Amino acid sequence: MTETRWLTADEQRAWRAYLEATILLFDALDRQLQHDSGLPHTYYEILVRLSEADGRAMRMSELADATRSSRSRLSHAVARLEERGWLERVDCETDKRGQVAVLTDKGFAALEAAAPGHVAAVRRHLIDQLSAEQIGQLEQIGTVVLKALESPECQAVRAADE
Amino acid sequence: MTETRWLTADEQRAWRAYLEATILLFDALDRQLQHDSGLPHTYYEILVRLSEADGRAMRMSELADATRSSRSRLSHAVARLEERGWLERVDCETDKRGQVAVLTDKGFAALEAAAPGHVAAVRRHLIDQLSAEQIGQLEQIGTVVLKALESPECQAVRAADE
DNA sequence: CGTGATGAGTTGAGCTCTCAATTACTTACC
DNA sequence: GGTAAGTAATTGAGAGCTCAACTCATCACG
Repeated sequence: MTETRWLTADEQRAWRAYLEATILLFDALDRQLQHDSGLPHTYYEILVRLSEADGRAMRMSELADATRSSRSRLSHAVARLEERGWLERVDCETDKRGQVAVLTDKGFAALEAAAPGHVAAVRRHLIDQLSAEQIGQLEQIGTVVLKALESPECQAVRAADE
Repeated sequence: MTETRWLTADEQRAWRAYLEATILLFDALDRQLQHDSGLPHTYYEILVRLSEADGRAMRMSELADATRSSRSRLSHAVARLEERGWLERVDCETDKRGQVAVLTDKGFAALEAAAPGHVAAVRRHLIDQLSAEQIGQLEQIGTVVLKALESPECQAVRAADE
């Protein structure tokens, strides 16, 4: 282990501002969705991804990757959503181990009802606070960080823990 | 309710990149802290704030605000940390309703042990991925969003839910 | 004073998430 | 073609978080 490289003052400020803003933002979005639609944000994302997919259906692991969720988390979440009748699980044709999650009409309707309030909250708290330039910067930053976290060496560390 | 203003393509990309990067980043940091130090990130933040405070002590509500946590979450967390002997709760002198959380030497030692690994992870996944310019941009963006979420009208909405 | 409203903090129930173990199937390879 | 290794998905236990309800103390104001 080499000597710790602590954060500089600039880095500290950036990290703290990002961290605190994100905590408050995610809390606010979760609160809004839960209050108005009875969904946590992770469940909302599952519905969104399914609604955008061909036939409103996706394999479980594809859906887990798309929503940046663990397999386990997704399994639990899908089980809850199935109880509500918002989606169904059917066996996969080509792989007998596989399951396909399919959004029901009821689930699609629930998503349509939830979306406007959620988008409004994302706008109010985030998008409409930023200049067009800052929106571009945020995309760049997000993309770079995402790429690093998806890189092979990073995946290897995750896999080593499982 | 006025017509929904959906996100433009640019806004979508920025929001998604930020959202996904943040989910993966927070998961990675939580995983690292939990694995190496047996702490979730929220608990780590509590220790950090206490360690920086005068006398390593803070009022509960002050600490809740500083860590961007709800009162309830903090109460639960402090109870767990107290069980481990990492902090103590003592009655407040000036307000008999109040409690003061005090970091113990054992808690400080635990924080010192956890910090290097955590900072290294923040560097590896976030800071070292960005240019100096991007660090500045991230601070700006975070600050603007934070200010909006802390504004009176936003607090009013939160309070109305409680 | 004293009464009603506000504030500080806690608690318990219910829900989500993580981690580790498990089942069931598929692929690679000899 | 049979066995070992890898993959898909689920499960249950334990932990953290949210929400609403609650206690007890302080403040405002007549």
